Amino acid sequence: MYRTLQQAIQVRIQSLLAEKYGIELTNLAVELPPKIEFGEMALPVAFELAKRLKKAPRAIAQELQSALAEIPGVASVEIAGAGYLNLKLDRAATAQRIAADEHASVGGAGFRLVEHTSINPNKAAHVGHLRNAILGDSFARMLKPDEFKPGYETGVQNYIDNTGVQVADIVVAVTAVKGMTLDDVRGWLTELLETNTRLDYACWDLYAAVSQWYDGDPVQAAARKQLRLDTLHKIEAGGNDTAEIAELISTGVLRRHLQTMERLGIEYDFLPRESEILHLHFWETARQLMVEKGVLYLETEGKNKGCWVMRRAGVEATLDGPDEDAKIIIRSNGTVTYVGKDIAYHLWKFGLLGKDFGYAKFHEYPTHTCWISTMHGEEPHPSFGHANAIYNVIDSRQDDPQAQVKEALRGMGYEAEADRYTHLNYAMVALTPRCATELGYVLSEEDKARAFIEVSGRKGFGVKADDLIDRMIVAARTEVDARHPELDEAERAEIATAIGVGALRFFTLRFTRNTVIAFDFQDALSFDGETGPYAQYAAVRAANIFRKAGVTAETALSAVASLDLTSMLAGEEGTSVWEVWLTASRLSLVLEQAIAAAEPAMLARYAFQLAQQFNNFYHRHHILTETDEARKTLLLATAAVARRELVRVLGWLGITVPSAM
RNA sequence: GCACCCGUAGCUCAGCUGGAUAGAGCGGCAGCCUCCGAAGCUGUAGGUCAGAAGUUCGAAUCUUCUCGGGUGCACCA
Repeated sequence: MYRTLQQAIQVRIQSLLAEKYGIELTNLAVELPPKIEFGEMALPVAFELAKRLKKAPRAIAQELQSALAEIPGVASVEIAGAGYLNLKLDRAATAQRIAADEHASVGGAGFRLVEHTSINPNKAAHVGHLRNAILGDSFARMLKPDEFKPGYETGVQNYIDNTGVQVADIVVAVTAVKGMTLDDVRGWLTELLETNTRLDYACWDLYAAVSQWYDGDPVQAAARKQLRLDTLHKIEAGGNDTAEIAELISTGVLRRHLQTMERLGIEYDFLPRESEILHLHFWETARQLMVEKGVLYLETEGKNKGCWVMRRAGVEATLDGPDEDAKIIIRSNGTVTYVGKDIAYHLWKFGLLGKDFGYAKFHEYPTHTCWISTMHGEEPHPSFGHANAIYNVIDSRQDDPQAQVKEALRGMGYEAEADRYTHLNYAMVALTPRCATELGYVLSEEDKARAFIEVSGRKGFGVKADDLIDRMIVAARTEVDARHPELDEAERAEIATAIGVGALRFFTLRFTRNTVIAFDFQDALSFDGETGPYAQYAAVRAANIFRKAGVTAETALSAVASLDLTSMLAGEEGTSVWEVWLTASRLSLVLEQAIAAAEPAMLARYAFQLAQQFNNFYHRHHILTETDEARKTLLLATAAVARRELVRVLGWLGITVPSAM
C-alpha cells in the first residue's frame, strides 16, 4: 500500500514539475522520514531543483506544497528543515485500504530461471552449500506467483557436475584406495541403504582420505595424479565400469542432497547434468556459433599459440600483436575448458543454442515433479531452456568466470541476454576459530588470531548441513518440550522442526550477500533477538489472540471498513497503533527492492522490524480486555495485519509459522 | 604485480540508487510475569563511520591516495 501511494505521489510531482518548470526527473526519491512526527513520506526534491532553478529550496517547496496536499490519501504537507516536503497520510483511509489488502502488484512477463545449490555430488553438503541453497530458494520464492502477487514464471534448477574431477576423486577413492570393483560398489551402496547409513557422509571421509592419498607417497604422486586424470576421462567418455561407478555414487549422493534440502523446504524443478551437456554435444554447437560470431579465434602467436581464445572480460582488445591476456577456451590439444562448456550451457538457458536436453522424472515432491536431464527423455516433459532472465547463485570466488560467460554472450551480440544475466554472488561461509576448535581441529597460533577459517572439503574440514539441521532442531525441541509438555509427540516434533529450520534459514539470510559469514554454533543456535524464532513468536502470539477472542483475523479486518478510525489513530496513543500499519504497508515496496537488489536479507530485516513493531504494540495495548468495542476491533485488526504480512515475508524466506511456541 | 570485496558501538551486523540528531541484535548495567505466553517488553551506558584529501547546499554512502583484512587472476573444474 505504501508503494501505491508512493507511485501516485511520484506521478503527481513529475507532472507538476513538467508543467511548472518544464523539468523531467526520472529518479524521484520518496523516503520514509527518520521520525514519525515528520509524517510518513519525505521528499527532498526541492534540494534537487534548487540549483537548476536557481531558487532557494524552501521557496520551491512552498510552490509544490499546495498541489501535493490535493493528492488523495495525503492529509497534509509541511515544509521542514532547509526544504523537505513532509507528507502526512490520511491514517484512517490508508488503514482501511491496508485492511482490504490493497497493495501494489509485483511481477511481470517472461520466464526466470534460478539456479542454485549445485553441489558436487561426491560428498555431504556443508554450511557453505546451505548459504547458497537458502539464498537461491528464498529468491525463487520472492519471484514465484503466490496468493500475494502475480510474480514471475520461475523455474528452479540445480546443476549437477557428475563428470568432474571431484566425482573422479571419489571414484579413485573407492576403486584404487579401497580396491572395489563395480559389483563391490553395488554391494556397498545396498549395505549403506539397508543399515540406514548416509552415503554422503561416507563419501565426506573418503574424499578427505583420497586427497591425502594423492600426496601421501612422493614416489607414487605422479602415477596417482595420472590415475585421477585417466579416471576423469573414463567418466567423461561413459560406457565403462568406471563411469558406471561414478554414476551410481554421484546419483546416490545427489539423492542425499535432495533429502537434506527438502528438510529445509527447498525443492527443485530440474537437474541438468554435465554428462548430458557433454554427450549431447552442447559445446560443439556453441563453438560453431562463437566462431561464426567472431568471439572465438585461433591464436597464432605468443604464449597461447594454437589455442582458441576470446577477449577477457573488462579488457580492451589489443591492436597489434597477440592478446596475451585472452581467455583460453580450447586448449592446444583440442579439449574445451570449463568456461567454454559454461558458455554453451548458458546459451541453452537463454534458448540460443538450438538444442535441448532429454527430460526424465527423477523425484516427486508433494506438489510437483523434479526432472533430470537424460539423453533420450520421456514425453511429455517441461522445458527450461527458454529463459528471459537468469539468476546464478554462485560464490563470489567465481566472479571472474561468470563475468567471462556474460562477456561471451555480449560478444556474440546477445546484449539483452547479458543484461538479464545476474550472477547472484555471495561471500563464503567460514568458521570462527572457536567453532573450528569445538569441532576438534587443532589450530596454529596464526589461525587462532584470524577472524575466520575457511572450510575445506579436501581436508574434511567443515560443518555438515545435516548435522547442523539436527542440532538446530534438537535445541528447539528442548525448549518446546519444556514449554509445552501438554502437546503430543508429533506436534512437538513438528513445532521444533519449524523453529529449528526457521532459525537456521533466518541466521543465513540476515547477512547481506557480500558479508562473509563466520559461522559459530553459539550464534546460529540463538533463538533470542534478531532471529527467526523471534519473528515466528510474534506471529504465534498474534494467532493466539484470535483463538482467545473467538474471532478470525478475516472478520477483524473486514470490521474496520465500517469504523471511523480517525480519532483512534491520532495522538501519541493512536500513533503507536498506526506505526504497525505503516510498517505492514511497506511489504510490497520492500519486496520490490529486495528483488531488484537480489537481496533476501532486506526481507529478513523487514520481518524482524515488523515483528518488533508488533511486540511493542502487543505490550502497550491490551486487546482482549479492551472494553471499547470499536477500539477492540481496531486492535484486533492491527494484530491481523501484522500477522498477515509477517506470514507472507517469512514465507518468502522459507520460514513457516508454527501452531504454538 | 593486476582486478574485485570489506573496514561503522566491547562483539555480530544494518544503513534503502548522496539527505534530517548514524541504527539494530548480542553482551554490560537497572527494571517488568496476581495483566492476551518473559523465545517478550522498558530504561541506560557505549561511535574520530580505518586514516587523509577532494567533489557539493549536504558524504558512512561518490572520487583519489594511504593503512589493514579477504578473495580471484592455470592449456584445473
